[in-house]
Amino acid sequence: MMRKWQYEEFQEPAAKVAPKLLGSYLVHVRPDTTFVGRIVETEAYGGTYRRQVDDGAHSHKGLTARTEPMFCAGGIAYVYLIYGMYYCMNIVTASPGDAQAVLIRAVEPVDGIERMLVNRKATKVTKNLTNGPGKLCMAMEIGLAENKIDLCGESLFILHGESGILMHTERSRRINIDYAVKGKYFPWRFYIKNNPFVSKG
DNA sequence: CTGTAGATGATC
DNA sequence: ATCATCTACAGC
Repeated sequence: MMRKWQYEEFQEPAAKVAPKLLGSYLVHVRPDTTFVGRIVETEAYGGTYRRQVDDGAHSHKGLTARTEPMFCAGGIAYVYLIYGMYYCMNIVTASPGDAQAVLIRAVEPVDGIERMLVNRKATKVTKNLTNGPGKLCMAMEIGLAENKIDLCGESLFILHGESGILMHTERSRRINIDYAVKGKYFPWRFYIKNNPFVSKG
């Protein structure tokens, strides 16, 4: 039986939580289908790196209606609309007021695959199914309804990966945050080396 | 295989 | 005007 991520485990800086999430499973329980994806790529947002604040995080401009979930206690989801058409899912971490979150950038499909194919208008499982933040949200039916949802509940949660599995992880700069002056250089993207579902970069 | 234009709407 | 993106389509 795999262990669920607990509230306390989300109360750390995003840059510490993000690499730990690799190999864990994102689970979304729907009335008719349960979606499961193995997390293979994450990015940390918010907080500081070598005493520089992350100017790439949504929360950097302050608390607004949109970014309010980031300022809550770790352990909830932060879902937002991007480019007018797609959704991105983050896991809020750290303590209240310390706005930090981990973006789930890619997963490997594990369960609910038939329905993922329908949602993505695909006929075969390829890396294209879930190798991007917008793609995985579309496949796993994650949208605004899941914003601020409790990740220790029964609907959307994280399961720890099997211990003892050898996993080569790497880190790099984050994708598509050229607008961030300082933050664009933070090595806050984490991924499983050679996993085909990691998005290109 | 590479690169890029356009979709599309909330945010500030 | 700006986006923590994706698809389609062009041109090798």
